[in-house]
Order: sequence, then C-alpha cells, then structure tokens
Amino acid sequence: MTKIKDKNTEEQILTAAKEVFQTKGMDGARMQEIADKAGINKAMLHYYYRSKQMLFEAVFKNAFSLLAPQLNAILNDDSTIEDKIRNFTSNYISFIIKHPYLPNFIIQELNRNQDFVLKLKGSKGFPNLEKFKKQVDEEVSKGIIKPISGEQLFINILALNVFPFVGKPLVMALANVSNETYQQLMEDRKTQVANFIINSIKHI
Amino acid sequence: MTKIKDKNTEEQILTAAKEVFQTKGMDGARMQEIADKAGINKAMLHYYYRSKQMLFEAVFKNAFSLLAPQLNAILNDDSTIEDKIRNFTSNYISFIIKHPYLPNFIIQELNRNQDFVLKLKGSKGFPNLEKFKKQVDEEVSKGIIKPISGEQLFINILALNVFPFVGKPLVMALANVSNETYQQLMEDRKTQVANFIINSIKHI
DNA sequence: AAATTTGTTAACCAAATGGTTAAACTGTTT
DNA sequence: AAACAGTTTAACCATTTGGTTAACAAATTT
Repeated sequence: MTKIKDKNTEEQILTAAKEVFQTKGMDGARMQEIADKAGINKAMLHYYYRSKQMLFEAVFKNAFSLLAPQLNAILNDDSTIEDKIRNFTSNYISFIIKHPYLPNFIIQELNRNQDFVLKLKGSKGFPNLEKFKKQVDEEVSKGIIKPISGEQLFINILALNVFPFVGKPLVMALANVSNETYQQLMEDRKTQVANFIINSIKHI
Repeated sequence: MTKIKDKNTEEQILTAAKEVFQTKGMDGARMQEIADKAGINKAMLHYYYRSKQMLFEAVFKNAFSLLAPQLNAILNDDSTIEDKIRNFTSNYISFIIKHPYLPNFIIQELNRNQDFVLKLKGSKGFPNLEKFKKQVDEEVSKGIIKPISGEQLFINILALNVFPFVGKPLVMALANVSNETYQQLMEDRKTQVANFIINSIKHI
C-alpha cells in the first residue's frame, strides 16, 4: 500500500513496477498492484507502456543498467588484479546492500527467459571479459598469481560476492542466523572475500 | 508435450509437477500443463493433492530432501576440513549436473515465500552447522588452517559450488561461452574449486 | 475562446485459471 | 452378479487477470 507521489506519471509507474516486479517476478506481479502502488488507474499502465511484457522489460533493462557498470569497473580499469578484487568486492557488496532485490531479480528472470540473454548481450555497455582474461594470463605468466583461467577467476569472484545475496534465505536458514547477524556477516565480507580470493591466487 | 507413463497416477503427477514447477516456478506453473504432462485429467491433481499449493509443497519438500543429504555430508562426517571440501565440491557438482534446476528452484521459492524457511528448519534432517563450526575453530587454533569463521567458510564453499548453476545464464552471457564450454568449465570446477578454497585457507 | 491534443478514469470484456461436481468406469468383496 | 469402494473423466463454475473502450478532463495550439 506504499504510494509514491509527486513525479510525472510515467516515472511513478516505473518506480512502482520496479518494486513489484523485483519482489514478485514477472509471473507473480499483478498490473493492478502496480497501478495501486503508483496511485493511478490500471489503464495508465497500458497508455504508457502498452503491455505487461513491455513494462517488465523497461524495469529489467533499468535494473541491468545499474548492475553492468559495477561489473565493468572490475573488467576495464587498469589497476592490478589484486587491487581490482579488493575494490570490486567492497564496492559491489555496498552496492547490493542498497539494492538487495537486484541480483536475484536479474538471475531469476534470465533463467526464465532465455531470449533476454541475447537481447542483453547485443546492447552496448554489456560487460566484456577480454581485457580481464588477458590481464590474468599476464600476471600468471609473470608469476604474480598462481595459474588460473580468467573465466574461472571471474566466476569465483562473482560467486563469492553475489551468491550470499541471491541465496539469502537459504544462507540464513543454514547458518541459523538472525537478520542482524546476517547483515554483520555481509559487512564483514567486504574485506574478507577479497582476502579469501587473494590468499588463494597470490604467489608468495 | 513429454508424457511420462507406466507408473501409478500419484507418482506420475509428482514427476510431471516436478518438471513444471522446477522450470517455471510456483507462479509460472499451470495445473493444466502438469496434467497434460502426466497424461491425465486436471481433476486428478486435486483428487490426489487437493490444491496447487499442496502439490507444490510436495514437490518442494521432495527437492529439498535431495539437497539436504548433500549438505549434511560435509557437515556431519569426521574427515578433515580439507578432505570435506574436496569431497563435497566434487560430489556436489556431479549431483547438480544431474539435477540442474534444483538449486535455482529452491532459492527462488525460498525467496518468494519466507514461510517455507521456517517450515524447513523445523523438519528433521535439516542441515546443522554446529559440528562444522567447531571443527573449523579447532583446525584454526591448531594452525592447520588460517583464521576464518565457520559461517564464512561455509558460505564461501556454498557460493563457489552453487552460484555457477543458479546464475548459469548470467555466467554464460558474461563469460561469453557456449553451452559446451560452460559444461567444460563446470567439469573443471570439480577439482578447481576445492583447490581454490584450500589454497586460500591452508597454512603452509 | 474554439479546436485539438494529451492525460485520466470507470466500466467493461474475453481468456485463462484453480477448483468442483456428478456421472461413469474399474476392480474387488460378498 | 450385486454391492461397494476407489479411480477417472467431461463439463462446469467463480474469480482473476491483462487488456480495451468510450467518455471526460486538462493542457496546448490555433
């Protein structure tokens, strides 16, 4: 029943749609609930966005456009692998604490609809691993880090940072911790995850 | 349109429901599709399982009862942390390759419905971290492994093993790999992930 | 200020969907 | 073979849901 006010209608709709789609997913979301949350008539949703599908895509693109720069940060800058990992881990976890539903939303909908993947890959600003892979190979051959492929290292970084949020309910249940303890664990991970990765790959 | 035959009706329904719920989720699943896939009348679903919700819960419990023993394996046996990690990583990845929809299904539905978490925690056979935590503390104080909390280590193990499957479409898109390459990466992870973790925590 | 375009609403619609019912069919017991 | 219990089906029902329409209101243009 949270209403959002004092914005132009189109934006109000998008904000409301974001909330509903990101918590309930495409299939679980209801156009009426979005309209109510935006404080307008259901017909307006169609007036501005034509269909549920198109409104959903607007929300999805918007969400991904928040996430992509976070990934590009680690992939495209010029610092060492170690620095990249430290920066990314800390920044990414801070970012997700502010947008807790985002990674799960993206992963869930990407799993549901394979076509989205293709659409996304075509769009500009889509993260590209090439530079990162080259850099990993270089540091490996220089003996700075232990042998590992760029893909596997990237997957590990992503996994350690993203999974605790995507799997929050599972993690909370298994570790048997309260919401406060969980948040503390995530806070600790801002530095712990980077150390964990660097300990593993750095040559002594 | 895949039909499943030659089993008693109740089991046929469960098998069909598993397929539909695990790929489409609770909200996306249709009772008619389950009935078609089971090759029976829609009314039979209600005859045997009363409601969509109860059919779903049967599927969910069934799914979780496959996953739980995998987790208990690492938590409750008596080998060293290092051996546990090696065994779990290899076994778990093999397991998931056979049940690719399972982890995503569980995580998605746990996110959707917080009540499930409570129900699950109450059921027997639910994984418990206590023994693992104690063991980690012991090996840390003996200097076998570097300082880390049992919770964080467990989250890391889970993340590195589970995430690549939950986030498969995202991983494939970002790493820009084909299905075959993806499968090869996962195959490699059976040993790579364990090495990655052990490199990180083992004292030299 | 008349005309036109843009924004907004209430009422409505058709399709989909979870669920029900009453009758029929099947196999077992008496 | 009659009675009975369990199983299965076709037809039906009420509600929900995405989407449309026609009329109305508010700006904007002429």
